[in-house]
Amino acid sequence: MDILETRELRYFMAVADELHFGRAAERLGMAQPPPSRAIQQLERRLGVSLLKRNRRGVALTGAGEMLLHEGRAALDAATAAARRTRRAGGADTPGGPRNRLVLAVKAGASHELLHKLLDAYAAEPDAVEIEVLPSGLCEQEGMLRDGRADVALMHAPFNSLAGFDSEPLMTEGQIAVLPAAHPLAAHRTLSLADVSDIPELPLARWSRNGTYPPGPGPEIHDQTQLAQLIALGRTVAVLPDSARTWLWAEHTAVPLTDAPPVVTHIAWPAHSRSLALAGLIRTATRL
Amino acid sequence: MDILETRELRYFMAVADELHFGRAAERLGMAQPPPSRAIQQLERRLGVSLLKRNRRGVALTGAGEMLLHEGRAALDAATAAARRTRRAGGADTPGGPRNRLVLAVKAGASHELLHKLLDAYAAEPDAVEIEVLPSGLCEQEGMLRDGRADVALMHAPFNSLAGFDSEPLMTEGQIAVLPAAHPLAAHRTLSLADVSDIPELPLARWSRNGTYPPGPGPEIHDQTQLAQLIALGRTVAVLPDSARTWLWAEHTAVPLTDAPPVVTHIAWPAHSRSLALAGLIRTATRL
DNA sequence: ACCTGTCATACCCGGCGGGTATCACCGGCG
DNA sequence: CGCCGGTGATACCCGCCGGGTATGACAGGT
Repeated sequence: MDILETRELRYFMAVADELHFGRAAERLGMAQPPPSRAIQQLERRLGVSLLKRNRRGVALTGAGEMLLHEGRAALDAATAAARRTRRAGGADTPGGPRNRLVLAVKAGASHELLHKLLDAYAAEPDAVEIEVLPSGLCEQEGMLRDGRADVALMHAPFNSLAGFDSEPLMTEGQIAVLPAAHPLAAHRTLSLADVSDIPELPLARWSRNGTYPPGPGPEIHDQTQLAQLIALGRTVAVLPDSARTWLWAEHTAVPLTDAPPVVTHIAWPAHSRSLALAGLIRTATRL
Repeated sequence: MDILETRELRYFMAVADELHFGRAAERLGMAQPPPSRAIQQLERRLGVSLLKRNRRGVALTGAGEMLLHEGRAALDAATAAARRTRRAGGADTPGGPRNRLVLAVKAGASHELLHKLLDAYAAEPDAVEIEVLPSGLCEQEGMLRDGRADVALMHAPFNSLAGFDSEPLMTEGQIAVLPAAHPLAAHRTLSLADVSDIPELPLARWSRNGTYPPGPGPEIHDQTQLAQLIALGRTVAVLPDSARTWLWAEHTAVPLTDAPPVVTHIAWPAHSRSLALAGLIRTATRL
């Protein structure tokens, strides 16, 4: 009844991503027939058609969409198991590698909070080593899911906390970051409507789960790039208050009156049972 | 980097459960050497020792404990993927099997709420068929996790909602269910302390995640058994208000003043993306 | 010292995963 | 209309690996 090998899942994910057996096989580093056969076997075993083989490429059926979502979760869980097991290895051999926790944080965000947290935790009697893993703009969720991280700082409502346990740590308002030379930079406060439709200053967009929201603004990949585009007068961004720490002289921050507050959470996989993690969470909630 | 086949996970889980290669192999329906070799290979690949082979049996290392927890989650995710894919099969072939939702409910609990929910949902224009899956006492979590169910009614704080998305539906108090002949049954209200330490009437215990809380009371497997033991004057139970619907004449229900309220939630896997599920949840929250 | 119970090792075999070559199909194009 | 390019499926072969059987190594208990 179990009958789902990770090999089959990997093949199917590749084909479902590419919608093309040849390219999928290439990505998998093998010839075209093996994935083709494996997916046929999978369809026979499940008694379900996963792909509609049209002339000219491939399309997913409803069952295929389901397997794409659920299989992604299953593969993430499997790689998480491998990574966390490897990381836990030797923790009980006295001379071996120490138990560690990997903490994912959005690069450049929550500096002060992070410092306070690490300092306070290091002072705990049973503290273990914390490895801080800077992540991309909204990548912490994937890092927790596939085991690259054990715990993360996340920012609602930008990160989805679905599927994780979490505790709120801090709430802050949001600011509009404008080129200092722009007329709006002179205002004491602004509203979201003020900054969302400036023709000469389109709102910057960044990816969430790999896709970008629609709009005319530039697509942002990292904070430095954003800072530069703002300084050049090409875009405007809406960011949490704590972003003030990395602003340039060419930037002006104006508080937004109606932007939703940003809540920084500490989040971890719901099934986690680590004592070290529990200690870190206890420290965090006491800050 | 992926490198974790479900076959290896199955073997390891069996050995970690049994702490004995021979019995594990028997449970897996094969001879003893294959799991032994597979786990050795796994240890080499991960570069980690998973089991301490002592004279007389086997013990888990720290890494082994980690793999036991994380691997259970991964296997559940894989079987969930298989089951849900199979269930979604044919949903896009017009004459084929219909899209269904499987709803897990604790057998015998929340009758009224369940009726209201099913009736209200059936009246929705885009309703799909709902299969009601009666589950054991606290089994809904596993059913959601391994794909036997798509959505569940859960009762905080008895069920853990960790790892699921959920919406509260109903809050109710708790009652003590006593043999009608017992002196305490004459009281109008009771406190938890009143019923937890009656020497001749030990508190019934039921399993949560497969283990029973300690105590002198009988271990309960289903509701009928509990009803009978109470009627016989052998035990007392603390239950949500809605349990009144199935009480016998030999039972007396007495409200508890200080028991924590029971909140019935509708819960579903956090990553679920089903339209039918969204409709059911919308209906439920509007009740 | 022997026996027992445990896990590891040695060896063999069949099946399956992967490669190469080729087929079947269809759309586009001259 | 026939040819071509590109797609996925099929046929066949081979080497590896998963599984079985038999046996070894080792530690305790009697």
